[in-house]
Amino acid sequence: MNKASPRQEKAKPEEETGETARISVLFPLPLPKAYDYLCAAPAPPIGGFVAAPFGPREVTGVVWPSEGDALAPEKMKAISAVFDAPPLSRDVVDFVDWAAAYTMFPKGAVLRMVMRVSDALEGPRMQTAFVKRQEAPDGLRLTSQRKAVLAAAGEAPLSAAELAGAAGVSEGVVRGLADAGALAKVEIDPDPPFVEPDLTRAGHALSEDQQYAAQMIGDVIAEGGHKAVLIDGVTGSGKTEVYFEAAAAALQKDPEAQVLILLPEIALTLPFLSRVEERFGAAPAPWHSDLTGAQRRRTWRRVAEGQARLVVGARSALFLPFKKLRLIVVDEEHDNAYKQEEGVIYHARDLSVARGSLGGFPVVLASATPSLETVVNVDEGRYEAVGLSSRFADAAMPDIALIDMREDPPEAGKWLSPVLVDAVSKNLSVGEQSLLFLNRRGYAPLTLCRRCGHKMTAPGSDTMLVEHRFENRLVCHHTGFSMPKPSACPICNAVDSLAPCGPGVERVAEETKERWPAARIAVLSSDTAPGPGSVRAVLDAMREGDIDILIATQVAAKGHHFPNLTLVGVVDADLGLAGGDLRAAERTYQLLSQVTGRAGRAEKPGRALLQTYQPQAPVLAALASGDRDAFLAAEAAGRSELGFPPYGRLAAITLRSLEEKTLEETARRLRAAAPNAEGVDVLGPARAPIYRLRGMARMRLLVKTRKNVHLQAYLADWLKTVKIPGAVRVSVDINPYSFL
DNA sequence: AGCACGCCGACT
DNA sequence: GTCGGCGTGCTC
Repeated sequence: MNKASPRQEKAKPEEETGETARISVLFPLPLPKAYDYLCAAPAPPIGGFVAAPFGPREVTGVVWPSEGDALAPEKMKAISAVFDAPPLSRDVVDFVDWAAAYTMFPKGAVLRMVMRVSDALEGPRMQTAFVKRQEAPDGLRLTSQRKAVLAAAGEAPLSAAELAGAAGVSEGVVRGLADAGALAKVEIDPDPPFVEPDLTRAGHALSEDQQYAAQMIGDVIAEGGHKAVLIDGVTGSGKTEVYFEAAAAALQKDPEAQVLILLPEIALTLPFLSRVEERFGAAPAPWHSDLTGAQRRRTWRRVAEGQARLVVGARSALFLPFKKLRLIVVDEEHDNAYKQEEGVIYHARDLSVARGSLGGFPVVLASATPSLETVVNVDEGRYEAVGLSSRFADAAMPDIALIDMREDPPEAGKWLSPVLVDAVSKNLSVGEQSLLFLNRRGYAPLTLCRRCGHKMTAPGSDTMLVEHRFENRLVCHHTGFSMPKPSACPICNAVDSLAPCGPGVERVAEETKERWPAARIAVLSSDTAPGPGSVRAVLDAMREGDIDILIATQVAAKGHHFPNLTLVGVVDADLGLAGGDLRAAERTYQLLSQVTGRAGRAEKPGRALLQTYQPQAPVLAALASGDRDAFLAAEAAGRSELGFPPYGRLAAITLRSLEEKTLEETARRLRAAAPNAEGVDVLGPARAPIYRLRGMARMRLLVKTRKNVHLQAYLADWLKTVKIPGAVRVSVDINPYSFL
């Protein structure tokens, strides 16, 4: 933060007016509470941005609601400046407080997520741009470079860099022309406003189901107040069009209203932006981690001003400083990418509902495979639901069958069973496309020494190294570590003894190429090639019919539809079924429904074949019979019996340290200090499934409570009684999703 | 998060 | 004898 900002006013010295006020200021630092300061009256409003001395330095913070016991006035310092930027709305302030209490992270840490673009406070530093002068000055020497620049210049102001780029010359040429008088300098706002959504435009023609859903949500919006609504419809049933109508209704109702559409990941936002533009005649304000600094500042500032009315973003967009947010749409609400696992740990779907409740506005959740949490909320009447059934003009859902791998095993060293091979061959012969799905990147998930049995793991971690044959490297998918594949075992030094075990997409691709040498085969995985563009290219080729067999990971499961795809083969439908992960079955179900839902079209229903060693597993049986409700009911019964979410509350406490002794000792002491309470179970401590991560040893405790227990209060009472040594770090994850 | 204070090892 | 390691604790 530059304190010499032009938009910042110096706080008036108190002698000038004699009137002083006391305010609390929350800083974007991991601190649990606000600090008290003096300032000249009238005090800036709650939510206002101020700079204040804090210890030896000056920090930008936000005026926060005061909490009771004031500090003695003589101990207080005075704030040093007030920013002339729009204050955070009371909604945002209350949401920060609520989110901090819920996640058990310090308020300041949550505020930091809101203020991540704090240089936006400095306001528009004008940027110099150039327009073409009506008539060229006399005696202008025209070189070919200068001609190119003049051709690129026009009435719309362009920066020196833009002009130089367009003309393929250096910026010096542009400045030269300006000095010569052929270009005029103008000052422009570097953060241009977003185009207002055009609400007079008609949306897509809606099916009867869609109309009904849109009408229902429209009524909720018209009524005002908070309500959560689930749009429940299979892929292709047109959920997007329905919530576009909801967005239009909310924007229409209040000329200052803002709408946020959340998507689970950036890869999906880019094509999505053009769909919004088609519907509203204006691109929405984007928000995701790949934005440049300038794009980020522009969205942040325009959202704070209330100028950006339609925002599309990833989970962190929930912490943008909306002036008047009136609707949130959470698309693909079941997607685990909404769970933020680093820094402040939160689930964007859950916080969205809380944000709507606090702000008194509706929240729309959309999914083809809603989470059990949401389904239970609907069943128990807390959320409304509206179903969309027809799949693009009543196409039949694909026919799903299981391949029992115990009866039809693949040949040794191969991964495709004869049944699946047959099906693919038939599909090839009639010129239709096949998708082989395997949610495992790389060539082989495990690299083992044949001589001594050593498993290759990342240094300082217990995470397996995955062979990526294309780059001839071993890669850790958790930490990002990678190394060239060694020729000898690092433990026993045996040469050429490292054997790849199990299949990854690259290995299945190898088998596919051997088996169908004439077929056009492509691999789609987030790391097959760098950049989102190459994923796009493969998807386009698939849609155009330029690929016969696509071997893909999760990337292919989302938001795409391929008209000539009629067979989906799931190489390992058992992935993720094992293990103690509470949501493993649900995740498998969601992923497989999405993948199998890719096949088929109106006139030609596709089919899906799932290879499994446990065809009797309830998840797979439910998939094969197409009975989603039966699956959800079985899951619900299981979780209810064990008292797991959503029928009880769950928190994970993870301790990590470099010193194993101290770690184990602290975990034991912590466990021993757990207060006995009605309806509370403390499990552990146990080693985390991935015990070593980035050199740190990790232990974890699970706290399971009945629904009527105030989990956070219990945890706070407990944790404050235990002295944790500095060498041990503790983190709390309320409602954990990852059990690694 | 920073930054200062403070208490134990190898250097001019 | 001092420089400096980073553990602990505080910031209105």
